[in-house]
Amino acid sequence: MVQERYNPEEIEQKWQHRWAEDNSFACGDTQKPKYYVLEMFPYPSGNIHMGHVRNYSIGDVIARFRRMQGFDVLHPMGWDAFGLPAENAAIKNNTHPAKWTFANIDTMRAQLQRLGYSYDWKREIATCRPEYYKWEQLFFLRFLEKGLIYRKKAPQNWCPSCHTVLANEQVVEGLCWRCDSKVEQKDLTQWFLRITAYAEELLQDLDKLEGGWPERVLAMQRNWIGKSVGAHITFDLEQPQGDVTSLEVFTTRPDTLFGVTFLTLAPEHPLVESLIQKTPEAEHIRQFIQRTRNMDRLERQSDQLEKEGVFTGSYVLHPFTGARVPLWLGNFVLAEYGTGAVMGVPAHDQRDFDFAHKYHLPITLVIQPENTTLDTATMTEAMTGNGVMVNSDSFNALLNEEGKIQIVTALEQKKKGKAAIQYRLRDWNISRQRYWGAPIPVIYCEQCGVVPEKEEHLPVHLPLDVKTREDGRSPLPETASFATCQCPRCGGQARRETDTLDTFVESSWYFARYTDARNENTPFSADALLRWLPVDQYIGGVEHAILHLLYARFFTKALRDCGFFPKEITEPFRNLLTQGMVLKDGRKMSKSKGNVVDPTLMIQKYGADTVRLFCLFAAPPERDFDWSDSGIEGSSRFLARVWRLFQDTRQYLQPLLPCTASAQDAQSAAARDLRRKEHLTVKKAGEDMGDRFQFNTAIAAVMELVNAMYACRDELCADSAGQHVFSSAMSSVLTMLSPITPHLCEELWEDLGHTTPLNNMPWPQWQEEALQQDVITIALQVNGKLRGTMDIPAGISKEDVENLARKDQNIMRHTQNMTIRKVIVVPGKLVNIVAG
RNA sequence: GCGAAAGUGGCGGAAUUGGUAGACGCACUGGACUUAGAAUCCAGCGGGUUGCCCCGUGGGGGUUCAACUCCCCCCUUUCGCACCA
Repeated sequence: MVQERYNPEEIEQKWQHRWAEDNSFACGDTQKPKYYVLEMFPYPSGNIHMGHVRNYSIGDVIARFRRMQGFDVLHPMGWDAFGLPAENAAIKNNTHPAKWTFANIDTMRAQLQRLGYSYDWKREIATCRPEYYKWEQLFFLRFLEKGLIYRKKAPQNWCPSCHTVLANEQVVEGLCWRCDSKVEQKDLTQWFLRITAYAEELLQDLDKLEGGWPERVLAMQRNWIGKSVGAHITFDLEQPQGDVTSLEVFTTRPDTLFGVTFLTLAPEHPLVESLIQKTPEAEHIRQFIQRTRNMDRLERQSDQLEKEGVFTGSYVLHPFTGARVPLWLGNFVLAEYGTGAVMGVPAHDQRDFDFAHKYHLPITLVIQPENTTLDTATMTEAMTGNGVMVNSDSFNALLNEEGKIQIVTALEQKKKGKAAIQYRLRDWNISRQRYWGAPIPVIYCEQCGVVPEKEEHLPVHLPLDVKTREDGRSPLPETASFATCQCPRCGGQARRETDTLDTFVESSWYFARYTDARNENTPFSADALLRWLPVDQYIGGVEHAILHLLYARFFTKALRDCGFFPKEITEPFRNLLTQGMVLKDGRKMSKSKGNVVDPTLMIQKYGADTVRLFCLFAAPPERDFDWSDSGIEGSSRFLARVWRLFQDTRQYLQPLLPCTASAQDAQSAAARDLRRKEHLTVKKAGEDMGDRFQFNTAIAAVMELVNAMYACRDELCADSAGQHVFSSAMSSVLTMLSPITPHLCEELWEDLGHTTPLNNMPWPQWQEEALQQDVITIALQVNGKLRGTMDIPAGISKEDVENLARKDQNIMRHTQNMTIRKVIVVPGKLVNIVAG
């Protein structure tokens, strides 16, 4: 018998070719229950990195494991192919974004195939293809019709380096999420998706995801949506200024209404100019506004910011008391939240407290805490807690929570206010002033105005015969063949929208396209959606906790309401696994730090199976892990050890199915132990892989089994009964490892003489009977401290166990001169003797 | 400040319902095999003491026969949000 060395390269090529030829990972057996496992698709940046390998290895184990469990598994892959890096790289390398992108896709597809992932490549998509974005343009038109898309001029986040606007979600601490440039504010007319229309449903439905999604992702989304319950309250101006007769504020504390001693407007509030133009102080106020607007965004948003304001010269009237309330501007009031105006209640809001002290405004206490009595003269900070209402006319003596309700009711009767809910969430700006994106299917006609493109004209092709500009600006406005067009309504000459869609639009619905990826007539059939959605298991990095995952949830609801999705589909992803990062030397891998580990080199050196194994073994999937060069050596060593064990015992091995050696085969103690270990491992590995996604402990369990096989191989291989037990254990090892290291396992499985590939085999069934043992070891404790162990026959009575324990030497020694007060017997586990 | 997660050997990490803390792997040490190395195999490997024990899961209290696990208080780290009225 020839003992070949483990040669991963050769084996892996062989099986990868076979899988491709046989189209091994297609789904479609509708007799079986469905399972849709999806990993976040990559941006084709050039090469896959370790983060991808980890992400896709996790997904692949789940996919392969579910197949073995009898599910019809959909496991697709594609490319999030529009976006800025392609444009920037094209400019840098003097090529075209399309060329660059498709070349990268080819490279990365080959790299993924080299890792042996079980994708159904027949469903591959690339979002930059017209066959894909055509449907996105159709969604755009239907959303527009439904009022879910609108155009408005507003101050926008502008990245000067990327020459484009950014969504709020794409601004991180005042910087562009892509290039870290400081984001500026610019007034621009842009297209918006009305995500705020779904704020409440997006918030409510997070409860449905409880258990399936990590708590922190749910918390982040709740935080981002930012619901506040309160009231809008109207304050009439003492002296109307032209058309302006009143101002509206939003507050979460209507119970403090009687504590209002001033009102504060954002400097950007649209009514400010008409309010101040007749004041002698107008010029001074304008200077304040200008100063505030010019302030750095980061600085402005910081809570370190010194609160500054200026009196407008106007007064409003308190809705209940009619008292004159001075109207101020304040640099801490945000124009874009609520109504851009807030009521100043210095006694019960810290910001107002600071502001009142600085400008010597009066402070009125309207809520007293339960056990102490506060005095505004001695207060050092605002009282923001609950208490009993005072100084509030007919509302005195109410608990403030009750006061909230009653004051809002009274306001509603007087038509001076109403209950209101505010969200922090803003509508999603989807216009981008860049070239490499999906064209927005809208036309501007001088006669007809804004005209949607006709559906039968879709797709609006992104022209590929353009030259990208050095300065990064989009060439589209100057591309006459694209920008100039006929108005679909009047036929006259018109201009096409030259902004493109934010790339997050493509990733908001790709999971649905996979269900019916080659459909040329509709974006997807209802049957395919009903069969596959929602995604049963979604896997990706936590960096998408807000952006992508919120947008995709929104799209699911919007597509449902526009009739593209069946009514019953309301959430895209039932379960979410957020995998941790792969670090090197405790830090994120990056080219600039020079600490990048290239997966291709690792595959060359150790083979795909080893790389997959190590990524799964190093840590549980949610946790970050530090890449270790000696760690991967260990994984490589383990596979070589399996290989060697197989070759060393090959002549005794029979092509048995896992867990098929009988109790009769396992006569000797060693055989019985191995058989038991085999079944125990099948049980544990199945639970760890399928229920808990703890691949590291599943692998550890199989390692234990392999170690046990090493220890008993000579003894067991000596007779045919033993060989049975050993062969069955070997089959179990290969079957259990096959989702993780499929190439090695398929190779040895085939060599054993099996004709059905492991890929089509079911997960083994362990048997209770095999787990039984005649003699068990239990712990002996005195007062909870371990004082020895004892072997006892399984299944003997508690009394017998206790009696045996009392006679144990160790126990006798530790209890001499003591009175035994109590004996705790935990069957199969331990005996604890309480003595003193 | 608000929210989420985490803290266990030299390191990555186990311990699933409260029941023998440290599985599995890495690193390290000793031995075998080798001219030597590599590879492999065997053994050891929390700390203190060596033949008994004592201490030990961020710290302090508590519940329990028994606590990494449950309860209370505190500390540290990471992440997200943050003048949102």
